[in-house]
Amino acid sequence: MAETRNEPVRADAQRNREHILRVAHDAFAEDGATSLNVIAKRAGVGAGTLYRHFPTREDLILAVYQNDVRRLVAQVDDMLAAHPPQDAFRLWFEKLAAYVRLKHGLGEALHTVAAQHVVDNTYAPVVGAVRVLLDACAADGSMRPGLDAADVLLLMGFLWRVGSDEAGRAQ
Amino acid sequence: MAETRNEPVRADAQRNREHILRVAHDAFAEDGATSLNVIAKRAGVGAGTLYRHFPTREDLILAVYQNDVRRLVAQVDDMLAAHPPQDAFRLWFEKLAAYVRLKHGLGEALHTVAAQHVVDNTYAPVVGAVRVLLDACAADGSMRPGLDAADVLLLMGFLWRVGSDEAGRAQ
DNA sequence: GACGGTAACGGAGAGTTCTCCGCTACTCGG
DNA sequence: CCGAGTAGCGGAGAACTCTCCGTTACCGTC
Repeated sequence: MAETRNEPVRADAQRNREHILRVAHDAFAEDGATSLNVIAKRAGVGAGTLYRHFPTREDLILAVYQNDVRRLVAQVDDMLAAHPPQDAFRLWFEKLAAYVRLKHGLGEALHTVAAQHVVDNTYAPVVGAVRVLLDACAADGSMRPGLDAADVLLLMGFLWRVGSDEAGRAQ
Repeated sequence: MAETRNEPVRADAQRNREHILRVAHDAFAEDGATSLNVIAKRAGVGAGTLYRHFPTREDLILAVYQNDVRRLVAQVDDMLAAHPPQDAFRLWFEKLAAYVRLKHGLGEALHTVAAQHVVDNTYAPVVGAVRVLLDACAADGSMRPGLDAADVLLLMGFLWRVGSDEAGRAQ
């Protein structure tokens, strides 16, 4: 499988890229229609720099999204290290839920072909993360084994749509 | 089946819409990146009018495309009325080929989710048109029956990509 | 045919996108 | 450490998008 991550060669470029991503994340959380010039200014870089890293608005939005998902997935291990499996599971899902809620703010832009592609690329890692959590719970006896990670995600998606009152009970 | 065409109530609105569509067709054929202001000006309407009819650039492009396909399909009957079936077949495919060549100029924009939807809606009529032509040829004995319209389109698509030298022979 | 209500128009202008190119500063070889 | 070469930066400004609202002219009614 080809490596999709091609880090910029120069350190400053790398730094800028990440900083823009962070700023854009916050800006979009506040207002999904924040202008790119404003984001560049807030990030303390010129418009040109922003556009070099992210040629279109959508590129930026998708990069933010991708980055967020990666961070989220990476947190699974930390969670498992710091808490008993079942707590880790609940805590992680709270984070995921919080993110999905936020994403709705900036998510109107996730309806293009390119976005679909990124979402597809992004789904597998999330399923993997859920599987790790489920396995840990199963090994620990706090949850019965044999649950499918994809099914759990599907179910969570459904519950979020229904409303959060009943989520606790189902758990 | 629901009627998708909802004509504007007022005559001037209707006229403007169609005129914009015609102008846009030409403008995009020349340069797929023509600005909407320029198109509005060329069409002799204000920018507001253009945006009322086609809220986004993509809406306009897709409307132009849809309109072209409709015109193309509508020509099948004329062709069959004016020429023997096999000539009609060839002539129509030349028109289709010419259009596909042109479309390549403005077609970079046909890669979004909405576009996919329109293209899907658009494909069936074209297949229908091909079927009418094939049936006419078969009835007339100039071509053996039993060819599937969708297959023919697929084949034509393939031939265009390969190059036009060999197209005649295959026919 | 002319009148009132309203759908639709026009186009100025505020705000945004995105490019271009002179300048800065990172990296690497010596 | 230093200096040459180049990747990457900044931001002014040209071009574009899109909205807003006063004006126009269509349509139905009498």
